[in-house]
Amino acid sequence: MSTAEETAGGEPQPWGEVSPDAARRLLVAAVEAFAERGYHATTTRDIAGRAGMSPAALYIHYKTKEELLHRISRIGHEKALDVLRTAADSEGTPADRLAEAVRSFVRWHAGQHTVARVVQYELDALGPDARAEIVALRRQNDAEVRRIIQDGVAAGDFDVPDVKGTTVAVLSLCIDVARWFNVNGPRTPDEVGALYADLVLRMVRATK
Amino acid sequence: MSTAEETAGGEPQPWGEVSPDAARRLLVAAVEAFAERGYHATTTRDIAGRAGMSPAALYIHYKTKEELLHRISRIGHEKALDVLRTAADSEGTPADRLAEAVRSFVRWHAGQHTVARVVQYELDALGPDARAEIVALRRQNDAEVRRIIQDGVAAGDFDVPDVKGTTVAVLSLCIDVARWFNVNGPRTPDEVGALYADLVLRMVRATK
DNA sequence: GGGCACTCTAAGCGCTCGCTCACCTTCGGC
DNA sequence: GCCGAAGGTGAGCGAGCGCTTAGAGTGCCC
Repeated sequence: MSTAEETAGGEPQPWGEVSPDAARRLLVAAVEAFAERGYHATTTRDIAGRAGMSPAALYIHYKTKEELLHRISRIGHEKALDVLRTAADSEGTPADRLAEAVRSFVRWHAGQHTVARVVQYELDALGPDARAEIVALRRQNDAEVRRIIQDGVAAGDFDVPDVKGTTVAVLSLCIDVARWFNVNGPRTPDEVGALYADLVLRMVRATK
Repeated sequence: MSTAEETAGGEPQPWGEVSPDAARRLLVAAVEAFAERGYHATTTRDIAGRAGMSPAALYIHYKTKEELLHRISRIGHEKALDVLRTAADSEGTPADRLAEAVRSFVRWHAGQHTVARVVQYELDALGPDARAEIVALRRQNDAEVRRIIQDGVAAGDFDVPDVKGTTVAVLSLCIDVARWFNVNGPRTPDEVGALYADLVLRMVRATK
């Protein structure tokens, strides 16, 4: 975590680590465009245009259009993993930790739904090597959630017949928020996070 | 429902209503290609090639590439809606009906995950009119699930503080199956359906 | 058995894509 | 005040895209 790159509210702009400034503007523009139209429907001219630059400028900072997607995917996944790990490693009962994990993970997928959309749904546009790297990060997400659920089962706090399947379902529920969440909709990221945390505690039948 | 277009197992090929034969082959080819690579990354040459025809043949049966997507989306959504309605209208307690709805809806999204993928994730590639039509179908899905949950609450069988939010979550959980389900994975569509039905009954705290 | 509707192909048009290249500007170091 | 590095631009290349067109093969009706 770096300095003051997150605000309390919804839309941080967590690209503080990307420099120089022009490279960051291009990255932010690419996130917007990819989220709106999808990777393949986005042109390099569109990205450069949104960043206020000529089409050729993109290639000073990135080798290819795919490299942009790769960078976005890695940074995005690392942020999400960070959020999840913080919750998983926190103090409290397994139920507290699971609720906090779901709450913050969902909040991220709702508040940062543009990034999340790109990260979760444009994976197939990456080449084999880049995809393998991202898939590995994704498995770490899975491991964090499974760890919490296993802790709960071991402590006798949860009633979960199928830990692996339930882990997949919990993550699935959270990730799909990026697909349907709408900024102009009736719910804030915080509200969705609270609702989903409750639902997940029901799924594992948390008793304390 | 028409005659014998579904088998008991996993992969029906529910395109019996599409004719002539060449048009159906093109549609099936398009579903495969869109599911694998996405709409924008799929070329009309690829679709025609998979159907064993020349690139130009496509335009005898469909006006544009987008019309293919539109047709696939509508038929796919109608099938899914049909599955859901059958369960929602069945006999039994709200818990029975909800479990059956989730079980069959999930089974469809897993077994037909190529169609489901196209239907759920390529919506944005449609023009405004076609998209509006599909969105309307989607809202009917929502209404079916909400109806069951409301019935359960009214009967005192479910404990659900937020019916709208829970409805979204249940559908979200089911739909996301299309994203992660893998035919070569360890679970069959039936198994995932059973697991998810149980998880959803927990989410609504069904008491009978 | 001639005419016609239907289905399909080979060739290719016009366009836009990702990306490159030659050149221009700005700026810190000496 | 000159110089090289770094960051930018305008023009455009080669390729592949969605889609069209002219014409050939095939079967059905009269």
